[in-house]
Amino acid sequence: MALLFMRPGCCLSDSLHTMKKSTVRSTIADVARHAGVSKATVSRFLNHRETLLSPQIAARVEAAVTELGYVPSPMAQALKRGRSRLVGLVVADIANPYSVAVLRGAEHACRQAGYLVMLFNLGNESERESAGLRALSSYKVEGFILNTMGHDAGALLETATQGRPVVLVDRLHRGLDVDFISLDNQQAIQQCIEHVLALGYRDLLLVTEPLGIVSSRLERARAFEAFVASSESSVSGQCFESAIDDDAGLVEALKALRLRAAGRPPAVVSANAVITLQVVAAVAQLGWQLGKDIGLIGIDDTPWAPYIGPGISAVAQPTDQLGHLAARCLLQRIGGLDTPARNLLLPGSLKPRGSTIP
Amino acid sequence: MALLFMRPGCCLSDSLHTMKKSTVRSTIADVARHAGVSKATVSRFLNHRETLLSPQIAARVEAAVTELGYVPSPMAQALKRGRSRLVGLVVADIANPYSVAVLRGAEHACRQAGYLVMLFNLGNESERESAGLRALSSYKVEGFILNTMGHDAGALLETATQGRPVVLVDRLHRGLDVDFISLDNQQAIQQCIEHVLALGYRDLLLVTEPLGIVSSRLERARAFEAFVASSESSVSGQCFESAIDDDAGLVEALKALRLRAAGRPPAVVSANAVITLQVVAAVAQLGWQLGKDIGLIGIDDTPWAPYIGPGISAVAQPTDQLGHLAARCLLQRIGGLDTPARNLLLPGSLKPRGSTIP
DNA sequence: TTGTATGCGTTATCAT
DNA sequence: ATGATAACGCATACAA
Repeated sequence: MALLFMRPGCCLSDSLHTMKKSTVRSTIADVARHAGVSKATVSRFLNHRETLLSPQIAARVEAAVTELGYVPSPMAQALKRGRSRLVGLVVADIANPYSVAVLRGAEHACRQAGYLVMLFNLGNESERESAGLRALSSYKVEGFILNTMGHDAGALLETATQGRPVVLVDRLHRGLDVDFISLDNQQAIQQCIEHVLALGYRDLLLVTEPLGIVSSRLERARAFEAFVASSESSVSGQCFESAIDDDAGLVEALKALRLRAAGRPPAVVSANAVITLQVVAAVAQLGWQLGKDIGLIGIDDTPWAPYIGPGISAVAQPTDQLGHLAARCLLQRIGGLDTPARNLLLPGSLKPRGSTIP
Repeated sequence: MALLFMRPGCCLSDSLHTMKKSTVRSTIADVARHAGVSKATVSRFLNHRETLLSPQIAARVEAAVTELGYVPSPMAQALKRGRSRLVGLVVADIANPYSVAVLRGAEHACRQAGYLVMLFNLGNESERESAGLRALSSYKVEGFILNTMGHDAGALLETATQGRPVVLVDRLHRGLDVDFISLDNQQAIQQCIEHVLALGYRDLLLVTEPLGIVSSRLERARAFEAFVASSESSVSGQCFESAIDDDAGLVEALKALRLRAAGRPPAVVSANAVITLQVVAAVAQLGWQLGKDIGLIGIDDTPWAPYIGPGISAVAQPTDQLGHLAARCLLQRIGGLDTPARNLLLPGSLKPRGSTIP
């Protein structure tokens, strides 16, 4: 095992190249020749095993296949069939743990169904969206799972997806009438607010990334405002859009919030994990104590949430499930399902921790 | 913008299907017909623009291409050329932020070079490794970036990669003599230890995931032991392999460490971010104070590290760079570079924080 | 300089 | 039940 540490100084990679010759992919023609049958027969054996079969021939083919270690070329199959057994996944930002979690679930579900996932990461450059769609499209992916900003929803539908099934995750596109999988934002926000209200907080601030046209952000903000408006008059709530690079702005907003609370501890509702961390940083900078000087609860649970200060309360998204569901919906559509567009909203689950318990 | 919230109850997805017909992919034959030339001419225009060209014809072809919005089918090209402009990336666990960071860098570099990344996630089931390789291989990926356990390095080299270039990231495989990109584990561990020694800690414990045959874990453990052995005799160090689901074991190990330290505060060196969080949990469970009762420094910096307790000291990996480099090395090999296998070790950078400052 | 013909590895449509 | 053959979309050797 100690050998693992060792790295032979240098050694020509000839071994690889000689190996190559001995390991060339065998084609269906090789198998046919080897079994003394025609290519068509081999193809039938592979694809229509249930029908037309002669015991002896089948055995010969099977033997040839295993001996040669034959495995069909998906590219050739895709070319011929028009189907690639590929699914395209476009994410706004792979650095976002949420995207990764969805990716995880989706990839798993796809693989179980014999599909591979082609990933395209926008890296938060939403203008690359249609480029990504086109790239994936040219590889004949059979459908798309989209978790993007959706700047060009119009052009998107028209050209890029080319009529192939699409499933949206977390972010809705205006004018795209397709399956949509997401956290139930309204319920999640409601959980957050009811939790802090029950603990006596009355002065609330929703902190979110700039709303822009991102549906999930807008939904959460709207739900927050609606819920606050319908609460008893002692409850006050505001919404602050925090730019990713403007920590100072957030600090000011927090100060203003505490001023507004006039002695009572206020509470922040964070719209996602990225913002939660930003709030944590701002609170630390102010020298305040989470759960004492200010309450904090956020959407998105994370592995580190329990260990920040007294633990950060959160509403966890069922991310794996979201990905799984997205993939399954897409695969159904690929399979020909033609029902009206569905709208799957999954509930979050509350994880109460010290940051909201005075 | 408020419209984004609205979801039309239901509406047949006919628009998509009718769209499909009008948006069928045009082939090279369509372009040829449209321009009144042969397919070969179009192909030449596309691939060998610099050579053979008749001004008028070229213009006609160009017009036809743009008008039809023609874009070549990579699958067909791959079938013909034997090259797919695809790179396969196999990761042990996409849930690991390290894997994601590498993925990020690699995908970026690949895309810049006109390559797309096919991702295969092992989900920590290392026995699926060869399956992943085969899947990717059948899609004619031109090379592999591997960040895996590497259980079957033998069978791997022989069959799965089929002589295509391979670059290893973070984890070395026994018997695979290929380019290797990684953090300089020895230097990173040295940074950790020198940091805590300089702050007066003398009783050290390295906590790592079970070593198994994972080269990076083994290297870090070996470096730790070597460095401790070469230190002055007042320094004592031990290594603890913490199973992912055995929090109790870690708690005991920490207790033993503090006993060994006999009054002086001991320090834990964590081998990666996952373990760091586990240590944080154990310390919290024990009711100890980071930086006071016990020191903690770990390999891998994270966005949340500054906000756990007094902040967790860390040695940050240049993850984006690692991914970039891995991709660039691979692309060089794909381009035909035939030098001996390279060994790229990148330095980590120390982020001192409160968890080590008594 | 341009067109014709062939093949990449499959599957599907004919025959037999 | 099995075999010959065309076609998927493209690149290229060869012919013109």
